[in-house]
Amino acid sequence: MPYTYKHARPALAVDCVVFGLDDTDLKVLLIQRDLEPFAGAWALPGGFVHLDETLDEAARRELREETGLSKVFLEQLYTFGDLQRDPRERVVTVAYYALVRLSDHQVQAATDARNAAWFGVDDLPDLVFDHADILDLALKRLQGKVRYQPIGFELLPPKFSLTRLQRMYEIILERPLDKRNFRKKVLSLDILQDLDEVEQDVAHRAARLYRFDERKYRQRVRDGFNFEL
Amino acid sequence: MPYTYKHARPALAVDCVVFGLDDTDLKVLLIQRDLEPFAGAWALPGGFVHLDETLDEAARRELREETGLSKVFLEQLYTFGDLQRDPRERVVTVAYYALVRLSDHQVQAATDARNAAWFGVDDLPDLVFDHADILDLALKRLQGKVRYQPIGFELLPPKFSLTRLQRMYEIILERPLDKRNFRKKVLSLDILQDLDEVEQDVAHRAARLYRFDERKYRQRVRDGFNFEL
DNA sequence: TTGACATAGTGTATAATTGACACCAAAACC
DNA sequence: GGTTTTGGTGTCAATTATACACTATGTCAA
Repeated sequence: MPYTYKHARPALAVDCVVFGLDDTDLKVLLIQRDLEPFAGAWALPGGFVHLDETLDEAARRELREETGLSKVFLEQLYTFGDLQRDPRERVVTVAYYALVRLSDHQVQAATDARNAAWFGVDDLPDLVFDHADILDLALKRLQGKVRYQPIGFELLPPKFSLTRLQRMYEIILERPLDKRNFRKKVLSLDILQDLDEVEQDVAHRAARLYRFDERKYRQRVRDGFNFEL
Repeated sequence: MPYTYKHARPALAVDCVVFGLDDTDLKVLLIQRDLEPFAGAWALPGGFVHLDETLDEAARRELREETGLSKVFLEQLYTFGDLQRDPRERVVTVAYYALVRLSDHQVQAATDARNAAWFGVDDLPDLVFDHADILDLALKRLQGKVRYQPIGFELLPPKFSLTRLQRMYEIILERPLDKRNFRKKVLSLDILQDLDEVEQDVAHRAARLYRFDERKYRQRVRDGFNFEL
């Protein structure tokens, strides 16, 4: 059933840059295209927007369909509309970025007949269309935003040690942080809940575990404080 | 000549929040719609994206057509895609915000048969669709961005006094700044060129004039400094 | 059991930045 | 020449950022 309009319209798509964090690297989830053009090449998960869903909903649906992920942190990034970004026809894409806990969504690499895999952000394959640009911008946005919004916690398990937290920031910001100063700073923000628990099964002294206390955070924001790393 | 597609597509539009600054207020340029729906109501300048232009180009074209403005600072803001934002049919709009020098583009309010007018951001009429949300977000973005990017200069004439500059920040951020601290800070950034000139035709001691030195600014950015107010 | 190892956890001193605050200077106007 | 209006300037205290090294606690293997 074809649809007819008085004026020409670009096709409208969404694409998602999905970030995950392992012990040493920031990773991005890519899928191997099974359709032309560029079948077999790596791409960001995404697809066309349906008429009965918002843009956010479209992004979540595509994520679910193509990677099995749901209930992840998701935020709009930028809309890409260059004329030749898709060789077939004019396609405008609303790009999103997502943050997931690798621990939860274990290496469920292959899903839904499509091949999906995590790549280190410094070890990416060639990407189709302008997906490399999108990924670049997403990375910059993440690096910028993580410093003044507590979104990094979305990449960590619910319980984490301060060392783990510090490593997360070091990996994203790509620079070392001073241990003592980092701990002083992050504890002074008073947005972490000390769980009075320690790591299990580690081959050395176990670290205290903390949880991000969103309630406290909102409270403190209301009181006019500024998260800033 | 109708256009036919295999799948339904939303219409794609752009809308612009155009900011200007006078002596006391931040203003927004609105147009009075001459078409249904909501003919006669106030709206952001904007319109549908053509197939042969990028999103940025579409935004600039609509600005030119509906308000006569060209060569302004323009940046993408956010893409709005709620299902019911337009009562006629599904329309997704890529919102932009623009900064213009009111001094240049003098009160050329009415243009192109359409009625256009500047409104203080605290004195806005009702707006069609979700344009009030768009405007709100644009204002927040401006308030956020002006603090760590030197975009505020786009609202001022090329030559300005430090008092004028300070007033610009005070109006946008909606809080008073300390004169001495402000001057100390802004001069220490070393991104202004002292023109060795003073204001003319003022009924009091004339102030020195400065110009934003983009060259110096880029240089300093390259050296890894951070603009921050 | 003990010693080697790996990582956790802690404090201080210095430098840099921010924030509060008040008066004289210059020019126009009457 | 006095009044009015805005321009322009410096210091001190408080806060925040940075640099920096050792002890504590647990695991593991000899």
